[in-house]
Parts: sequence; structure tokens; C-alpha cells
Amino acid sequence: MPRTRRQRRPRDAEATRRTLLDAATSVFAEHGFAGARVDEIAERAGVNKRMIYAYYGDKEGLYREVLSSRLSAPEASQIVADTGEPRRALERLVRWYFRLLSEDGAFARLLAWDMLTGGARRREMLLDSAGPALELVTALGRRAVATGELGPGFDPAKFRAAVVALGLGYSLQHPAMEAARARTGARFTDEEFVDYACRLLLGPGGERG
Amino acid sequence: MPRTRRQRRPRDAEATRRTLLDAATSVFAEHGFAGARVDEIAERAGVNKRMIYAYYGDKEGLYREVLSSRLSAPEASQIVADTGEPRRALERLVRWYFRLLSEDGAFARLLAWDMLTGGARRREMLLDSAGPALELVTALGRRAVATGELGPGFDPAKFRAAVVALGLGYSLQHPAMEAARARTGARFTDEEFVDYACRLLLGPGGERG
DNA sequence: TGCGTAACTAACTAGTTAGTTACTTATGGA
DNA sequence: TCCATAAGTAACTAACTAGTTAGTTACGCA
Repeated sequence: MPRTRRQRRPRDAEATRRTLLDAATSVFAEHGFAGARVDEIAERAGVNKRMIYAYYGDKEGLYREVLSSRLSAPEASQIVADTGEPRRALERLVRWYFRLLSEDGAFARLLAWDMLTGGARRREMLLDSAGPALELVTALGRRAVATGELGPGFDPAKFRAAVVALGLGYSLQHPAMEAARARTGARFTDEEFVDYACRLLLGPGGERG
Repeated sequence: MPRTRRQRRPRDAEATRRTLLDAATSVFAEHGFAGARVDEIAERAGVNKRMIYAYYGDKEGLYREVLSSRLSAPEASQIVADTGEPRRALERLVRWYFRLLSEDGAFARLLAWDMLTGGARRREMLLDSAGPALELVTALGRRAVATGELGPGFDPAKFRAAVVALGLGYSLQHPAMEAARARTGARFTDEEFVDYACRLLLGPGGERG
């Protein structure tokens, strides 16, 4: 008995590219580079595997595209802008970063995967993308110290490291904590944790460095 | 020309088991479960691959053993003991955890890998191992609040999540920051970051929650 | 209308990987 | 001393996986 013939995909190169990239994003986020299967990406996208090699060269090339498509987000500086209130701006920056990670779990996982597996080259990519944000923190911190909103001991590098650690570490823990909710009584929302993190990082009102 | 015959391994089951476990620990820490190669583990241990299957059943079994051999470390409570000074005890607990992660990079990476890849079952394992520590934090926090060393808002669950996030997130960032040292002027030692983290989590002298 | 080419497809291949088989050798107790 | 058995080995296999080949279909343009 002859199978129903699979309907042929309409000829739309751009759409195919995008579909592949989306599927790759979720598969790489789920399994990491080594664990991801090219066949699974193709199947999830509903696109012939050959197209991956036509558009992205190879698995590595596709992975690079996935990463850089997510990392080109220097919106940070725009989000904060210049409001004249450095401490508030810092807090908004922290909240923006946390929201970025918690709303887009795939992105958080990609970051984590890449920090674990990425070679020196890919790590430079990550850092390049983080560079502008660090400069912003440095500038804001300096102003906040000048206005007395933060103590004189404020160190932008440590602050940035702590923000990244808290954000990344929290989203890494998230599934485990979710699974634990049933047993342990301890429960709090993501929002509550962000509030807590902001208080830790910037103090309750703004008198600590 | 006949090759020099490889010297046969002395018959010592226990030593072979341990050697395999050590090799597996470093290979799994480097590449994660999916990325690790059974052949590489065997070669690094200098043990025939077959022995892995004899002693640990399969790759998964070996991985489980690696994890549980590291996770059976409920020394936390002993380290802190009952000193009567809850805030100091909490600080010692935090420093112990950070030292654990930073001194044993393989352990930190294993934890991170497992949080990314581990299914529900393995995550329960992780949480079980973290359970006693959480109870300890809860008890200490309650006492610290009672003595006024910490503010009344202290939440042990959030505190624990923040400690884990800071520790895990920091060690994840570590290689990337190391690579960045050359370019950015920002540099600080691990010790300095731990001090910073303790100040964040517990306040400079002990008046915040 | 028909033709050149870009988009797409199915089936294949070469190489890798977890896991196995069938065997040899050392060790300790009867 | 001899043999039962645990420890160890080399070579193999079945399944899988990234990447390729050779060919088919649809679209734009002359």
C-alpha cells in the first residue's frame, strides 16, 4: 500500500532558514551542542536535513548562528538610557537581565551550555556581547558613588560578576527547585527572588556599596 | 617488527574500579554526559574498556556513580557545628560552599552539567544531597533573626538559592573571566569575590536580612 | 512557452560509539 | 601442585550520526 506522499515544502529560502534556526535554538538549548542531533533539528523544523548544510555549512556553523542571533542584544544601554538616577538605572538593568533569562529559558540554557563547553573563541564572543553592559555598569556605578547613592566600595566588575552569577545560577537551579516544590514547603515566585537579588546587590534603600 | 607487548595490568579490582571512577570524573566534568567518550575514559584510566561494563554496567551507571560519590558530602553540618553565633556559622557555611566549588572545579562543572541535562530523577538526587544543608540554613537563620543578628525578613529558601546561584554561576563564569583578564583591566581574586558575596548575603556587620 | 537555476528531497556513506564476545592469564585455597 | 574463578584483553558488531550524492520540482525571466 503506497504511503501518502509527503507534501513538498513551498520554495521560501528565508522562511526555511528561519525555521531551521528556531528549531536549532530549541534543540541546542535542550541538549547542548554535543547532545543535539542534526536529524532532530531538521525533523522539528519540518525541513530536509540537507538544507542545514546548504544554509549553515555544518552543525557547528548552525550553532554559531544560533548563538550570535541571540547575543546581538546590546539593548541594555537603551533600556537604561540616562535617567539621572544611577541607582535606579542599575536596578532596572539587573531586572532587565533577570527578565531576559527567565522569560527566554532557551537563551539562559544556551548561555550556560556555552560557558561549560565553549572554547576560548566562543567565550570571547560571549564577553564581547557583555562588554557594553559592563561599561554601562561602570559608568553608572561611578555616578552612584559620586552622588552617595552607593557606598565608596562599589566595584563594577564584582557587581557585574554577581549579577551574571545570580541570574545564570538561578535559572540553572530553576527546574530543580520546581521539582522540589512538592516536597519542601519553601516556595517563592521568580519576581520575589528578583526583588531579593536587587536588595542584595544594591541594598534596601541605597546606602550600601 | 613486533611491538613491545603492553604490560598487563596487575589484578587489583578495587584499584581498577577507583582508577576508572577518577578518570570518568574528569572526563564527565570536561565534556558532560553526552560529550564524554567511554573509550577516552578507559584510555585515560589505562584500563580496558570492558572493565567499565564489568564494574558499572554501562555509561549511565558509571555516571551515576561519579555523581553520587561526590554528592555524599553532608560534612556541612559538621563544619558549622553549633558555635552559638548563627551569623558567623552562616558565613562559614557560605565560604565552605564556595571553597568546595572553586577548589574542585570538576565538581562544580559536574553540578552544572547535571542541572542542565539531568532528568527529574537525577535532580532529586541533587536536591536530596542539598536537603540537610537547607535545614541547617533554616535553623541558623531562625536563630540569627531571634538574636537580632539578621533582620526579620530573612528567608532561608531564598538565601540558599542565592548562595547556590552565586557559587555555581561564579564558577561557570570563571574560565570566561580568566580569558578576559588580558583585555579588561578589571581583576579580582576568588577570595575577594567570596568576601564580596558574603557581604552581599549577610551584610557588612550583621544588621540586614 | 520553455529554459536555467535555486530550492528541495530521498537515499546513501564513511566514520564513530556504546556495548559484546570469546578468549587468556594470574591468584589463592584445597 | 593444580584448578576454579576473578581480572583482564583484543577484536568485533550493531546502531547511530554528521555529512554527501545525485537527482527532482517549482519559480522567475527571456
